[in-house]
Amino acid sequence: MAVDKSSSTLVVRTGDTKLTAPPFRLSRKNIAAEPGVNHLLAALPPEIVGRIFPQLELVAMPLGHVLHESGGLLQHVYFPTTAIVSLHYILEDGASAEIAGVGNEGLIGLALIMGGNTTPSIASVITAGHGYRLKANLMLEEFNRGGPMMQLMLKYIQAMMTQISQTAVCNRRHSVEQQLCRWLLLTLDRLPSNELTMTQELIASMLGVRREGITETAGNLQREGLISYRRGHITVLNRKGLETHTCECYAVVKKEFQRLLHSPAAAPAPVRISVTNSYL
Amino acid sequence: MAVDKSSSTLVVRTGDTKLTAPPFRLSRKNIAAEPGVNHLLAALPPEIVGRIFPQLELVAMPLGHVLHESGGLLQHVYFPTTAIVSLHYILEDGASAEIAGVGNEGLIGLALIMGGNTTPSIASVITAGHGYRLKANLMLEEFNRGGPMMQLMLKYIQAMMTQISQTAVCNRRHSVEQQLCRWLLLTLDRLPSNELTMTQELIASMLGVRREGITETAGNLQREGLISYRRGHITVLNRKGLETHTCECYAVVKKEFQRLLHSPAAAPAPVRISVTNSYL
DNA sequence: CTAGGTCTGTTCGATAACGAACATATCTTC
DNA sequence: GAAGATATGTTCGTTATCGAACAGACCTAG
Repeated sequence: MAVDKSSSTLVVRTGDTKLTAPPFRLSRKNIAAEPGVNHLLAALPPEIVGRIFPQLELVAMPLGHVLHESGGLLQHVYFPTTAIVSLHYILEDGASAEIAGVGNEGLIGLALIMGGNTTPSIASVITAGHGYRLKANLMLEEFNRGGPMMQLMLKYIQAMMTQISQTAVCNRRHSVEQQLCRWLLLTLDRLPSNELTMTQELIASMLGVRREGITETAGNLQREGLISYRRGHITVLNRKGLETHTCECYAVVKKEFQRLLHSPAAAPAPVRISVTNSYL
Repeated sequence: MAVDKSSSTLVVRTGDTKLTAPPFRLSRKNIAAEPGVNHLLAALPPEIVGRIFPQLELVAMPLGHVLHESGGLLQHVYFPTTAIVSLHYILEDGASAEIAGVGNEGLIGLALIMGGNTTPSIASVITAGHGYRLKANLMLEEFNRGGPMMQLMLKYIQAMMTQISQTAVCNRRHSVEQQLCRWLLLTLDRLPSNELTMTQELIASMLGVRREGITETAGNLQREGLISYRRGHITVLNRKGLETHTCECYAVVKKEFQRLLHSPAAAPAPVRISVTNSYL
């Protein structure tokens, strides 16, 4: 994998005022610095927002940055706003296989909450961007209050279990093309535009297949007019088309996230960010 | 899959006294009725044992019995003692793929705790036996106390996430032989003897591969003297040998369960069952 | 604007697993 | 203990994916 892993996390701490009373006119420019772009943060009730938001740290999440090593202890949890992170496992032979992805719909660091503090898998940034992080002890403290934060986290954990389960199912039964389409759609849903900044090499590495397989499949999809790409960039031209090429796994995951985290019961009295969020 | 799904759950309610003060001399005959054979129940402190054990219902878990349908609401959680349950997903084309297995080390019904109340996957019995069940509301009540039950469940959830993750990884990268060995070992660890009662057909269905593939692989393993089998029964003759034939996935799962659920910190002041439990 | 590095395109034979078809063996039930 | 049902054995052609090797295209740093 040709991802740069040497870069370190750039900390960009923003003023507390801005964080607790975020501006509601969002331009593309400051989406990254808007906590509410992260769906979990957006779903928290005012009470928790008051306690937690002042403690959030805006951090740059550069491509390849490793948030969590296999077996490493978690110091923070991360709420991506514009970055996308992959949870994957590195095999003894050096190959890798993705377990799940995390973008602005979720958070990295569940093992902290669950008490294990670490996992055998790795979390690394596959689309550069930003996110907020929260110190481990603060997150744990809030979780252990047993209120809405706990309820929200438990539902998110279940949603993640479904995503991982479907990864397992998809890996077992579906073709590279179906899996690529699923992956593109899931990733697209985490981005504000229809363009992924991503090499075929990286995608192959995430899916745990050969790069040639991705080149060939992506070529087919391009020929069919569903996507277009150039070195390191993939633009989705026909979303519906991709959906017909993928397997049921995409919809299963999507529906469960919707059901668990976006139904009225899931987030009582949330801080609603009044931005048309096309990438929900 | 040729598993009988018509049989219904046989409820065998035992006296409260026996449950709260279990006999410590275990013969093979009454293992099934001993709550402490389930590791999670065994790890609960006396305080919770007092509240929960009188509410436990001993139930027969016949082969093929479905504990939870895709999308069905959970009425109980199940703690297997001698039964083994498979969590799997049925695809649109009717094929199936296992997500994880649950035996006396765990429980079925996490979606209840996490608040989703259901999952897209199915839970069905693949090795007949017994287990204890607890009404949904009682489990939830105990969990929401926020004490040791919650801590234990959170750790078990993390352990399950690791198991599911490794299923995904294994499905992606490893051969049928490696996967079969992993599966046999994981299943063996849930049983008191070295014999699995299980057809190749069922194993194939769980692994999501062809039955012929299992026949061929099992034949090889038998020729090498690692296992011996007859119609519907597989005996493991050389456990170490199987371990050398499997992939790293088995050890990863095993170690995480050990770390999360059997380290001293994981279960403070547990009710220890003084039985040499060769199968953990 | 050139050079080196990194991506992408393409080919080829190898191989693991598939799907279908059918033979044989083993259990169970009456 | 015979019949029917179910499990296992075996074969064969098919296919998706792999692994290796290399050519060409594209970016970006100097």
